[in-house]
Amino acid sequence: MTAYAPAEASERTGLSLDTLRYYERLGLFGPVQRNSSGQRVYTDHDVAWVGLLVCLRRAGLGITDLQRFMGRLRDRSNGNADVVELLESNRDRLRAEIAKMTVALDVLDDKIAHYRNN
Amino acid sequence: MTAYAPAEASERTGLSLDTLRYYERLGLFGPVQRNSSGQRVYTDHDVAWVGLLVCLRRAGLGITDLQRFMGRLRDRSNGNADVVELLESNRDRLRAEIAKMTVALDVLDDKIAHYRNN
DNA sequence: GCTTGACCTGGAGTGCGCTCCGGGTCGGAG
DNA sequence: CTCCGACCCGGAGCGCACTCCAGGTCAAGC
Repeated sequence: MTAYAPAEASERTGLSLDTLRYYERLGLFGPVQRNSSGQRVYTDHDVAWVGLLVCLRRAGLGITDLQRFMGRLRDRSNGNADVVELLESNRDRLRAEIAKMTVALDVLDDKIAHYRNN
Repeated sequence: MTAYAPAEASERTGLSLDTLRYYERLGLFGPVQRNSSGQRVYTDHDVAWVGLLVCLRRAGLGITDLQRFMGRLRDRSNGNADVVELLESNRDRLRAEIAKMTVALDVLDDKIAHYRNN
């Protein structure tokens, strides 16, 4: 359980200090522990979790989607089925998104070839 | 040179009527031809061009980047070198983005496996 | 000739996701 | 003791990319 100062957590997650606090305020993770003088101390669990959040954002989820996701994790009356389902549907969305971007990449390649020799 | 009514252009590009007009206003394409009563008539050239714009947006360019891109296309004092360079750098950016999303996909897969059997 | 529906305009409004701000606390260096 | 830099807070502000709106025109169908 390594501990990270805010600045290091920011560096490791790629999010700004403000954004980390913002996510925490919204309940997307944490609450983060504090040291004696009230400053946050992020654990590597926190950092890893934020990493997942970043992935989900990249998959196209909005902030409120993430909140819903956290809600499902907290209310496990159905076991993990709901969580798994939600993750899977977003994996599919991410796959679709990657596919679209790959098409865009091909288009760019075409355009580059076009402008290069005309 | 097939012609498309606004609704069809919208459907083909995946952009709303408002967004099509918005892009045109900003000079990202067009100006689009009009019929006798002032309504827009999109050509397939327009539609294809908007398709490229969508690809560039997907590659992470903002609207002002697209305007810059159009500027370079109009001012060809350097031949196409500038345009090609710009397209290439954005292709690289798109590649990097796809790579990140692929990592996110792997993370999601891991998480799914994790929640499925615990 | 009336209605309907698609489209027109310029400008205002919206939602999202941060990002910044002012004022404050704390611990360590000089 | 003073300064500095990192961090704290709640709340305001911002930039982007649309999106909506009011009020209007037009063509076609009944």
